[in-house]
Amino acid sequence: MLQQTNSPLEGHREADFRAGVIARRFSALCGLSQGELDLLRKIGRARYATHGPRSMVSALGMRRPAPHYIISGWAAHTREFEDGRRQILHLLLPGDSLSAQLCVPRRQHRIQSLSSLQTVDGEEIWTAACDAHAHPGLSKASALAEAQERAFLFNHIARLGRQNAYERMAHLFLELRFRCAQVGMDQEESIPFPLTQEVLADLLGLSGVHVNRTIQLLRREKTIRLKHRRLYFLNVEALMRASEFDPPKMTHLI
Amino acid sequence: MLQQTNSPLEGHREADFRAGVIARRFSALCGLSQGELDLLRKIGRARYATHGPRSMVSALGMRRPAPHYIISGWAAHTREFEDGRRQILHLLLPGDSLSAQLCVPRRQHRIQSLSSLQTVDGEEIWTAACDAHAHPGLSKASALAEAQERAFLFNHIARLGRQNAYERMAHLFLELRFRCAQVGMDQEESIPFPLTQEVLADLLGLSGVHVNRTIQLLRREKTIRLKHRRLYFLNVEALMRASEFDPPKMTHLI
DNA sequence: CGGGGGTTTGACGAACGTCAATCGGGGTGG
DNA sequence: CCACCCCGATTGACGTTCGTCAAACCCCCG
Repeated sequence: MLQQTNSPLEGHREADFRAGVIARRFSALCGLSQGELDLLRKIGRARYATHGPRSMVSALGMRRPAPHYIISGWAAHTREFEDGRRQILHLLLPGDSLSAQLCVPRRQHRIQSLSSLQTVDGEEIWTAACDAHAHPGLSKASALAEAQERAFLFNHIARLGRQNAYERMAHLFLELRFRCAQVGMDQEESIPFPLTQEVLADLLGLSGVHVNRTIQLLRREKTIRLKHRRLYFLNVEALMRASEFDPPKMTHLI
Repeated sequence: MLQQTNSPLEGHREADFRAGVIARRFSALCGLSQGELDLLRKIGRARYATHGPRSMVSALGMRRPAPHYIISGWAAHTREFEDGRRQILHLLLPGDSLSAQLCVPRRQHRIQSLSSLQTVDGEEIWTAACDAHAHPGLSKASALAEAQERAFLFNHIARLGRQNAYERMAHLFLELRFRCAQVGMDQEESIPFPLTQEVLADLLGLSGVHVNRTIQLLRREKTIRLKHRRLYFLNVEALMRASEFDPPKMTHLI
């Protein structure tokens, strides 16, 4: 379920690609110096952990209890109730960080991989970002990443509290489109979509059956296409009108 | 709607009381040195702003765009939809901070006072907390306050996503009990409760009518008493069983 | 050619929303 | 001190959205 890989065995192209996700995310938030980019590239060549799909991401497979970064695959921060109900609190995409504390599974909080997942130790990024004088770009980008996560949590709350199934799904899809674009995972109005309808239900606070019906509706309207683990946006305008999605701007964060 | 008060005119007892809220909150999160406590006491003697009930808290009444702290009264961070729907994203109690950016009301984000509200400029606290070496306690407490807010947002998401009206209300009441206790606003199993049922509805993602019916039920069961803007806990055990509330522990944060 | 996880569909029920009328209580002005 | 008033709380009837249960279906893989 979990393996350690030493990447010196692999080509630099692959390492650069992995580092690229973090670099893209940070660059989207704040301009980085060449030195900072080099530091991120070095991280990409470091040892990384692989978690199988549907597995619990625990601190066990990680070298030490430091923040880790996802370099490929999706994960979910979930809360579970005693009777089996489950709510996904936050979706984690490549470029996002996992706080170390959360990797110790507790009764109410756990992180589960939703697909095959690769993570790297973020210790060096963390310590570099803490020194705002030496690495102003990394420092600011880290703060903005945190602020952006807060904004996504607020979106999540507004969806669950005051939007119906259709609006919730439209809003979530646009948010995922935004997040994928930020790390370069989008192409031609489509994004990877590794979520089952059951996972989508736990994310949107709905039943699996109702998620299915809502997807059918979006399909019939030709607003989206969902096939082969990929989500195609056929009518972004319709989604925006329905959900009042407001793309987060950096100036509104912090 | 908004006034500036210069507190040297008032007695030190009053100033200490105001500073007490922030000091209590920080002390609950992390031990503070005497020097740090003195710094907080000085803040309490500073000029503060007063906002009328139901007013918009804007940066206008504040000396400068820095984080501010609530020293009395409750406020709400809300999002509003074009058709009038409203969702409260986060409730702000004495001892909580308002980020400056949020005090510039935008289409989707605004902060509204729910009662008469007093805030102080948190600039000095902020700069002191940034220097982790000089003020380790303030620094850690600030970080923990942020982590705790995240935990409350997660609670909010879980409530809205997977709990029914009764469970949501029970869970929220216990969370408020915890938060009030942290700043010494509780007494003998009761807390101040300045929220109307309509506000409660926007917080819990329900209609006002359904909030009322749920409160009636809790009353009939003698689980709570709600009178004169005060909430009495008659059966905490029942609330905990219903809602699976898990009081946040500092070791789980960060 | 099965097998199995995920998806789709229908019938029915429960939780919650909406509308509208009424009630209650505490603050204000006479 | 009393009457009035107004906002919020309360109640009932009814409609809608969404959940539940259960069966069938559909692919993708082995």
